[in-house]
Amino acid sequence: MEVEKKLINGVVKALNVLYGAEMPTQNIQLQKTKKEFAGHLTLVVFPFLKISRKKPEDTAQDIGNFLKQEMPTVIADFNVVKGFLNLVISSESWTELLCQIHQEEQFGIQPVTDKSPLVMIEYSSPNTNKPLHLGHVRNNLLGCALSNVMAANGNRVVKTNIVNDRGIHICKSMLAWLKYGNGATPESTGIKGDHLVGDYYVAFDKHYKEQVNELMAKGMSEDEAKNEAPLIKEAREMLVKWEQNDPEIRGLWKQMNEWVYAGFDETYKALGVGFDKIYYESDTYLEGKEKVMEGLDKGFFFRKEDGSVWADLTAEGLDEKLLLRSDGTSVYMTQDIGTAKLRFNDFPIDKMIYVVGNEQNYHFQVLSILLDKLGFEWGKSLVHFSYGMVELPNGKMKSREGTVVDADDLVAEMINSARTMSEDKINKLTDISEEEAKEIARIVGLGALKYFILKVDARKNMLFNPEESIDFNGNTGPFIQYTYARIRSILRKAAEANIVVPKTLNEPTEISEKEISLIQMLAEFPTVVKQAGNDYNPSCIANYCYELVKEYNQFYHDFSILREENENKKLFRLILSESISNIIRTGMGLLGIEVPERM
RNA sequence: GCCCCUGUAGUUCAAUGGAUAGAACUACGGUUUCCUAAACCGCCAAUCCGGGUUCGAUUCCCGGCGGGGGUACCA
Repeated sequence: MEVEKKLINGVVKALNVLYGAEMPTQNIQLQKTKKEFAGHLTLVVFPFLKISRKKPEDTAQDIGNFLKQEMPTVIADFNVVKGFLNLVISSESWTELLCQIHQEEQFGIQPVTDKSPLVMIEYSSPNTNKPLHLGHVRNNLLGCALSNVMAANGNRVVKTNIVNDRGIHICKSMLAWLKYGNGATPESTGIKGDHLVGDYYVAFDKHYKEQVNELMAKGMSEDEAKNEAPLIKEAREMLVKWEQNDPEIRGLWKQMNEWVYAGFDETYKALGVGFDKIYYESDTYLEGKEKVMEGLDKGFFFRKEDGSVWADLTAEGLDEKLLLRSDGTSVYMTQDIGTAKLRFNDFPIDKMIYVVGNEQNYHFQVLSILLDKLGFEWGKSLVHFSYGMVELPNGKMKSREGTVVDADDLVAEMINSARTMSEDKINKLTDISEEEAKEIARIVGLGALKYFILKVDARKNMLFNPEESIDFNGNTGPFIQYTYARIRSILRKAAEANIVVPKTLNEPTEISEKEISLIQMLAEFPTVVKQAGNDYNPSCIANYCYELVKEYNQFYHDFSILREENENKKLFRLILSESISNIIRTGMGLLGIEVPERM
């Protein structure tokens, strides 16, 4: 960081002195030198040709000479290849940089104060009629990681969840439970609450389909049969009763939702995600109606003959959008408006981020415009963090076809295979307790899952391959965790030998190109964190951690650390190792992935 | 039909408009007197097609083709 800053300032000065031109620092491209060339940092001089009025080679040569004269302690040497000025940075500069990084408590993390911008991040947002599945897992992991990243970039973050706890889908589960449940409870059956409720949702669908088929056999059209089946009619009646506050229905509703929440809490806990504030749709949908009526009064919206309320967005290049049905009930959009109102009352939100799948891109485009019209300051700038679908090796995940992957099953399976795969290795650690072995399996299994999902660019559809994710080789979570554990092992051994890793290095030492390359990578960490925040994309942090670990493994293979005889060099390598392990821990921590001290 | 996203080795993923497009998995071949071999090294292999912008394009723009999603009383 420091090195780069010095160089950029140097280049500005060079351009000024040599060509008498002012160049803003953003226009100066300093990049890592490619492996095939000598040097550490490369200046691209093409953008300066207009002001230098010389050939690329000559311009690069001029600047190189100037820099070397200007800062002889930093620039050891340089070479010119076409329009690229490759700078060789002195060993002392690198060592100094490493010590700076090593001394910083929270390298790459921006402090947060009371005055920092307040960012609210909504994620998870489940329905209460069925358990969480793989799609929710991606949502939760992204939401959690993004929250960490935004906080690391100096924002006050409020994590929020909007629970879709009312509507026809809940009534379906309730109805099926009444009809076929025989009073089953999570306690009486031993089934996790969300799964129990989900089972009745499935039961409803099964019986409903049977009824539809019967009606069709009697000569009804499919659409008609779907509308006329007794079960769906009953469910609708139930929804009306719910809206009318029927005490019996409300009681059952409350009861079943409690079961589901208890189940969700377990899943959230297992995944390691959480929220600062939870909103429930049953509290927000009426607020939404109110807000829509307010907009209608102010003339932002209009009413059609059948009584339905609409927003005309044709001026914005979109269609007309329904806000209230003709029977006065609310739709999805209405509820989101209501939730926005409550949130704004509760928090002085500067920026709102919704973590929601990309099938709802259009919805959020519309929501942004509507909120803006209704006077929410953050409406226009709301961010829809839109992510792609998760597919499986054997095809797509479709709930109708029964190919959904349940979140709880998935987590349990990952932890199981982590245990199996590491069994013989864990036996190597003779002093390990059963408890610790279990904990390691949990960390590794979850790490595998999280890393595999988070390393992919969020907006792309992805393929989740459980076997590949838990591989201990390759670009995987376990591989990074394993390398971390090995570094920690070395540091433990050093401590046992009474070697204290110093804060800084007193005497200079010679360092190799591999070591420089590692220091250089460490120095990039803050930039990576910033990028993740600017692009709302945690994946670059994952890939950064992997690159760092790979580089370290090569170094580890080629050089000894504890057996190094030169005392000063040994200390240098320990400082380097400790810094690397710290950054791996921080980086993985931003992704919500734990790293084990040993495995 | 219209709108949005997407297209990179056999496969899964990378690459602020920069040098010979990187990894990983798989296949094959090597490396253990070595701090955790759960490591390391080697080898084969790709930018969907056609234009444009420029010193330079996987990246930006236009036109095709392929994949995914949305498209108003589902959430």
